[in-house]
Amino acid sequence: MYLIFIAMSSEKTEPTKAELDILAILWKHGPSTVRAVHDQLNNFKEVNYTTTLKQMQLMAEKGMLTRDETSMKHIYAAVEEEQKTKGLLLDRFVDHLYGGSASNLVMQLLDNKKASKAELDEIRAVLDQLEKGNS
Amino acid sequence: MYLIFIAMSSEKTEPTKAELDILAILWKHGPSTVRAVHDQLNNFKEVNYTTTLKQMQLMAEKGMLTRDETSMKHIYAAVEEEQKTKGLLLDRFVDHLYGGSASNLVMQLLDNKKASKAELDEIRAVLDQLEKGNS
DNA sequence: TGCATCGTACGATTTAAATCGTACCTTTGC
DNA sequence: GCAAAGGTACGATTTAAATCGTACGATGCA
Repeated sequence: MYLIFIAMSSEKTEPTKAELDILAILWKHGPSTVRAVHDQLNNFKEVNYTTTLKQMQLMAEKGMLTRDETSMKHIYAAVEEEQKTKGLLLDRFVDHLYGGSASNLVMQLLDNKKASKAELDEIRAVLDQLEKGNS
Repeated sequence: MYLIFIAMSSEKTEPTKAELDILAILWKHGPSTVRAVHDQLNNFKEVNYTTTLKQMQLMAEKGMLTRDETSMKHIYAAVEEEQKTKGLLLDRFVDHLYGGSASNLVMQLLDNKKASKAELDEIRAVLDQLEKGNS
């Protein structure tokens, strides 16, 4: 009897800051060429084209992006959904900084006056909806 | 007439992960020796004592920690309040991942089933309290 | 056809963070 | 008094992230 192990790199690895910038662009615009991503990137960050290229190649190697090579201009796309990735990061954030307590985080968020009146209302609406769904 | 500039390193610099671990311990236990911090640290992370020492020295140099050298066993303390630092990190997080929208973040937080029923109630309580205060 | 343009490939470098090894000083207990 | 234990200092190294320079293949068009 044989056991076959498949290397899955199942270790959920957090994207770095630079990687996240690229992911954000891909999430927003869908599958794109390096050039397209790079142009977007340069709107708020100056880097060399080859830097973006290399970064995206590495990300593809890591399994973070897929790449379609049928045309010479390769098309890259994010592998993980936006919500899934952000959710993971958020989880880590809550765990690390707020001992896993979401309500603690929210409390701070509100104190931080980062939340306007409109946002408060919206948050309440989300709560209401959620409780309706649960009951 | 002279202008005198005082170097303030006012650039709010985010603590790194390792630094945050140390800060968390200092926040929790108050001013401590390196040894004390290191022992706490080793509860969940294996590092050499001198690593912790060096890290804390660097943090002191950066102005992140103060140090009382009157005794040979130096006593370190966090300069910034826990809430203030966490608030800053939270702000950055919201800005970077949720376009600055606190309610978006909360929505995800709730979806994430990171929030139990009890937490939902608590969050609602926070909201209520806040609105009472505002009106 | 030949050259300018746009693309990928990839090694090398730079920068920042984290870690460790070694030297050396102080205190304590016997 | 002196060795062991425990403290600080700090250069050097390792690791990871980010960036860049250079080489070279495709494509398009005068």
